[in-house]
Amino acid sequence: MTPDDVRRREHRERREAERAARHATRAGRHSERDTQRADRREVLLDAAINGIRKHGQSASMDVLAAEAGITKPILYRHFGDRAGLVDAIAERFADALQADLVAALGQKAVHNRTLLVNTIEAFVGYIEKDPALYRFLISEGGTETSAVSLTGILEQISNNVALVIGQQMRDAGRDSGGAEVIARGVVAFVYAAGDWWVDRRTMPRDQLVTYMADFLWSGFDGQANEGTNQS
Amino acid sequence: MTPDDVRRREHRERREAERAARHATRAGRHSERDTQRADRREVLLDAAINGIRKHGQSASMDVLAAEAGITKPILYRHFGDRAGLVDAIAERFADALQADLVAALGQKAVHNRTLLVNTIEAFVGYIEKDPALYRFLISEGGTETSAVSLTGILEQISNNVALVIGQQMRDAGRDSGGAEVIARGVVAFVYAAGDWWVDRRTMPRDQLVTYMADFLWSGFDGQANEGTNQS
DNA sequence: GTTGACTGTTACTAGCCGTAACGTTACGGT
DNA sequence: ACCGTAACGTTACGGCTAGTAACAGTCAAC
Repeated sequence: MTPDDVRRREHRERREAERAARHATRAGRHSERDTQRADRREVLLDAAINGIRKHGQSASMDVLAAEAGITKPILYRHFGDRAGLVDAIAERFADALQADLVAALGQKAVHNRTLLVNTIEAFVGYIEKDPALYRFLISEGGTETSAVSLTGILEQISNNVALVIGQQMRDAGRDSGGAEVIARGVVAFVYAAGDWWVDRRTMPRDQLVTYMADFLWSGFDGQANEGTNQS
Repeated sequence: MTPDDVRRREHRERREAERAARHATRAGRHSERDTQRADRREVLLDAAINGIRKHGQSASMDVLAAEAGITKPILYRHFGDRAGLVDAIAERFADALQADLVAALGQKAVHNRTLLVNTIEAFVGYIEKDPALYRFLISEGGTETSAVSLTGILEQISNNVALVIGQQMRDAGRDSGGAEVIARGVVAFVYAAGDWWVDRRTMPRDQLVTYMADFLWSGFDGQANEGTNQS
């Protein structure tokens, strides 16, 4: 967001680009070194994630490095930046989440409403599976605008939802100009409700999902089941 | 959230309590000193708010103090803490917002749907009026659990919304157990959509509000206007 | 075997929150 | 009129965090 953040990001990206270029000269098949490095990166990533689970969302880079049995500068060499580390974690999170999402959305034959339920279910499932990590990505995602940050993921999901909603609006012969805004709202709805729920667990997950789907499908009007008022 | 934050908060509150006690001994009417101090506090608050508007949500305490033409320690004497300053700002914000909200909700005779529109309108209006301040309160509110922090305000609003929704659900003979979750979701919906809109302004505010109210009132099902599918 | 890149270290800078220690001004009770 | 005290205000510092030298060992690649 701020010019400062942009400068940092560019710095990190330039460094990573330099490393890539260095290897590109010896292009073709990747040497043993590359795979070693990649492996190491994964190990450090695992350790960092564990560190966050253990020490909470405000875990310092020192702590995260110590969790891997190493010191800060190595972490920086691998991820360039705290934001870089966040990106890497977010990427992993996103890959898994999106795999689940396309699985949920892959069933073509089912009813639209079931589709909605499955999508919500997948998302909430991911919040539930690793709340600490999820919160970390949320809290750290504020400054980031990268495509792989959690905010970026939510952005992508929002765009997809916007497409669906827009289509549905057009099919119904209505103005679809609000689709984007609505999509953001819906995603935020699910995210916030899930966030709240995961801290209290006042009901089983299935029921949470049902409540949300019921509401999103029917709205206030449907809840009041007297569907004939207009402004 | 973290034990550390709690300790800090308690420390600040103790200090403020001490000051209050000191004055309580000489109780009764407040001396000139008190009003002077209160006035000064307001001035510093104004300056801090201006500083945030000018330097963005990550403005440092130094900057905020400089904005008032003073140095950090005075700011700390008045607000104890960064969180204390945030609280003070949030309190002001909340007072004004709640004034607008009760004004919007005060009209008893109107239709429920109009009530919804007015509430959303009031909220979005507040985001629009001072986006920088709004973002500051959001970004800073994460650690705070105070009753006057923005998250606290949203919490209160959510509780009120939950009451309304719960009533509406019971009136319709439905299970009202989801009211709380739904309320959080609805508030997040409005907040997120407003947040997104204020950065792009792709439509006039009235239209944004209409879109949101339409959706929240009718839901997906209403948008598709074929109201007879169930899970 | 030499080179170069990677692993790893310690020790530093810079910026932030928050505080201690100190001087100055002016209200308020006597 | 006068002292105590509580405010205003300063500079200088401690502690923590992100991020960065600068340096030493190790091991694949030619």
